[in-house]
Amino acid sequence: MGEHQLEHFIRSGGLKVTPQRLMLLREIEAQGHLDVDELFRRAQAHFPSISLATIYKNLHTLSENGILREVPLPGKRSVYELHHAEHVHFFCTECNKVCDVEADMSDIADMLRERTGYQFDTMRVTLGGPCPGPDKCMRE
Amino acid sequence: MGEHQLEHFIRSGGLKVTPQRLMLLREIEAQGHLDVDELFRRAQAHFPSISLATIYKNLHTLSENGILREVPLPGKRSVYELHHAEHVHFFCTECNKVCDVEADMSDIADMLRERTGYQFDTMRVTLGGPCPGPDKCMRE
DNA sequence: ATCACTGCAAAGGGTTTGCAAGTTC
DNA sequence: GAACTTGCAAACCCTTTGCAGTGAT
Repeated sequence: MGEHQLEHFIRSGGLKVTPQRLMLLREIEAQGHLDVDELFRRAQAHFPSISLATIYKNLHTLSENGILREVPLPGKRSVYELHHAEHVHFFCTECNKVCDVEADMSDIADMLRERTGYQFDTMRVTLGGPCPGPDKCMRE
Repeated sequence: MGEHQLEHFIRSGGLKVTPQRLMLLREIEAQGHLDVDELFRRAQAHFPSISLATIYKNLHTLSENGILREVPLPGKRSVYELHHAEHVHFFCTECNKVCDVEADMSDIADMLRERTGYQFDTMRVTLGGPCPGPDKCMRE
């Protein structure tokens, strides 16, 4: 995603464009999914004096404004991703990493709407198990 | 679920059947989904001197043994349910309650297996939005 | 100039741990 | 009686909050 587009997303929520925010978003974009700690470690490489509080505040603010999305995981801390189209997450029970799965979900969302009678706004699908290997996920 | 069956589940994991465990499972069964706090409050009605540590330890032990299942939620604490067949959760963004949705998921699991090429063990589907009302969920 | 954001330090909660006493099998 | 579980208290996080200084618009 381009610099301009990121800045536009931030501004459209009434938020200010700070170097810290841009860096956080770029790290998350590059890694796909990061939790608070990993993000803090990476952030320190760019801003040695950055505070954990800044990470927390931004994770909240950016999630509330629909720029980030929290992905809650069983027994682990949530990870955060750039908010994009509905998709499936695969959570590897061996390497504890999360990856996006390429799969069109719109028809599944429709099926669920029909079957359940619920008018939901969001749908989170997380598959769990040992991931197939480096080619499919990130396991070595 | 009968008393005998609950006890059997506990024992089959190599765990011991204690009055506290039976009570926790019955409360969860009765309420459907409970988080640590609600469970603790309810537990105190039965065992006034029960400790929060006991709740935490049992939630972990019973989840590891497949008797309970953790349902992680965005921005909230996880809730726990009795482990049963794959199903859909609806998380109401207004009343913050979780309910099970009646929907056969086996074909959706198959579809996802085909489309993604992943051999997953678990599937968690959580829909979010305002729930339709008392008849469908628990909102008043 | 205003309002928002950062970084720090402290406060506040939530969760885990160690251990002695009590239970289960 | 051996092994596990409970309850307590302390320790140990993790996360939030308040505030003064800085930065964005």
